[in-house]
Amino acid sequence: MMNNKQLADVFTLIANLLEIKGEIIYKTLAYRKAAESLETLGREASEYWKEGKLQEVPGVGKAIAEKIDELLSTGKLEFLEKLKKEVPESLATWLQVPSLGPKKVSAIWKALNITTLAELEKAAKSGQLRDLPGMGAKSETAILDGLASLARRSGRIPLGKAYPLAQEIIGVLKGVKGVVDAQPAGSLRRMRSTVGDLDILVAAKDSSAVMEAFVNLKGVERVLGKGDTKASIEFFDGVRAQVWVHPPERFGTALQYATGSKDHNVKLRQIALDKGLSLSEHALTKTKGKGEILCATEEEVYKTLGLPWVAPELREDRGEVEAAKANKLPKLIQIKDIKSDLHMHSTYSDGKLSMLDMAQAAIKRGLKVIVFTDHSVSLGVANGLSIERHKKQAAEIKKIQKQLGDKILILHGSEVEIKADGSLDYPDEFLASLDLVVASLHSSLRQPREKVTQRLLNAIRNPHVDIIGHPTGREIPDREGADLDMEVVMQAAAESGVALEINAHPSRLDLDDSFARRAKDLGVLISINTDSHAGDGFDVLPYGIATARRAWLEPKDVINTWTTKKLTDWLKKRGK
DNA sequence: GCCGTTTTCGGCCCGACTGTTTTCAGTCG
Repeated sequence: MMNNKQLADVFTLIANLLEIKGEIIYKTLAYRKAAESLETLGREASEYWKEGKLQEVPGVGKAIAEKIDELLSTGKLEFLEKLKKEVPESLATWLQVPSLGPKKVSAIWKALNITTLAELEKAAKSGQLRDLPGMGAKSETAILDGLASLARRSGRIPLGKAYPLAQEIIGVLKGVKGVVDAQPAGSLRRMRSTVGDLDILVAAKDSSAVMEAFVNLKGVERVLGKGDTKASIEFFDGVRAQVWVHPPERFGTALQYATGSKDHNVKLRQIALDKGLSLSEHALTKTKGKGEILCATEEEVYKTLGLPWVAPELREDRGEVEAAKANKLPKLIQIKDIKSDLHMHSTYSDGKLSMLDMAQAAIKRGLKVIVFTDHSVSLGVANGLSIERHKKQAAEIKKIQKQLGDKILILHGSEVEIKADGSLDYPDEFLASLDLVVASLHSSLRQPREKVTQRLLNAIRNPHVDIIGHPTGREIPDREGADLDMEVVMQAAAESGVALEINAHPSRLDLDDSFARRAKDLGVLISINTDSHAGDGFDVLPYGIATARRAWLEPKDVINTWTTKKLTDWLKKRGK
């Protein structure tokens, strides 16, 4: 049975091949939209399929629903097989080469009868491209540069790398004379778990000084473009960044526009049109007669459209525009709502700091409750604890608690392995003696769907388990999560009252926003934890909060917002 | 190919930038 990612990959491939074939652009856009919709669905398309409700998936109409049906029934798609005979599949990878779009790919392919990236590189190096119509020596160089850049780049950039880098760049740009403001934009500002590149928006009257500072940033490998309002660079590691400069009095429309998403903006432009206004990055312009409304802030843009300001994390056209219209936007969770961290490690297993140092770091960050959840015995690589060593740890926690008094409550837990056979790493009697149990998958993630799903269900149904840690086990950007039936997992969690974790580490962010939102809809409790292995491990909390906000979560959905009493009462009720 | 509180047909964002060009096409976001 194909999962959403696999279905999305099929439709992305179809879109790429149709585009090279020269099919009308809106058809390819429709396939792309369906692919994106499937990837962010939060529920398996096969569930919709079983219910006969595929067309309820946004962007899926009759034709694509039939194709999904064929893919799920047979694992194949006749339409795609025929398409591949018309347009060689390997050409789709050419589209990833910067400076190459569908038109040039098609022109090169047809003129030289080549289909692989290696052949493309050879043709460019031997000067065969410069004489093709519409191309010249510069296009040829651009393609060679693009090929080199593609080799340097390994796909999308994890937010944990992109965000600090963007903040660094913004810091430099804010220091440029005449700069009034500088902000991240695009998927970076919407805090997606990975971003394609870094978009940065600057408010300044004069752009030239900003452009100079930008293209001369430390580590810039080459300048991809530089105009009056926009410049684009690539760093040594292949990361790309763009800057746009707008006058301060137009910064609101510009930031709104550049933040996206595309689909959110389409909806907003429609609302503007209904009010007789045309919304662009420059202004709201009256469609009849003359006149511009300038917005220095985003709040003014939304207000002019009769809407409350919408948090960037929500701007994915997943119902936020409708919610804003009805004044029913969620009161999103914020960092300051978090009172506890329920998953962290110390030197007892693979942490870098002693429990006392960790506790003091937590106090510094204003946490009221922490739980040491060091690894369990079978995770040998992480120095997992035997029951004997747990006794020693319990005694030490008592000692530290006495020392720190009422500054913080320290609980004794464990991150218990869900083993390959579905059993947990400690006997039930011992689990019952712990204050809190996080159960996690670390190994045998590639088991078949039924088996790995059953392992999680076993853990969820164990009365001593309180939280499922990083439920899918994904690692960004290198490892896909386990092939899980998340719908079944989430339903079981709702029934058992077990919380599912949003692991805040930027290489995990697991649950992702789509699953977390579905979990909320199913009434599952969510726990946001840093999984800290050192004092600065707590610093990843903003990424977890951002993921929760993208999932529309409010403080009440997240157990880490609970008071100490409510949390400890909950744990007692769960037999702890 | 999808979609609809004006539409079941006719839209679907469009402007900046670059390169190859004598007024425009392709790419990108």
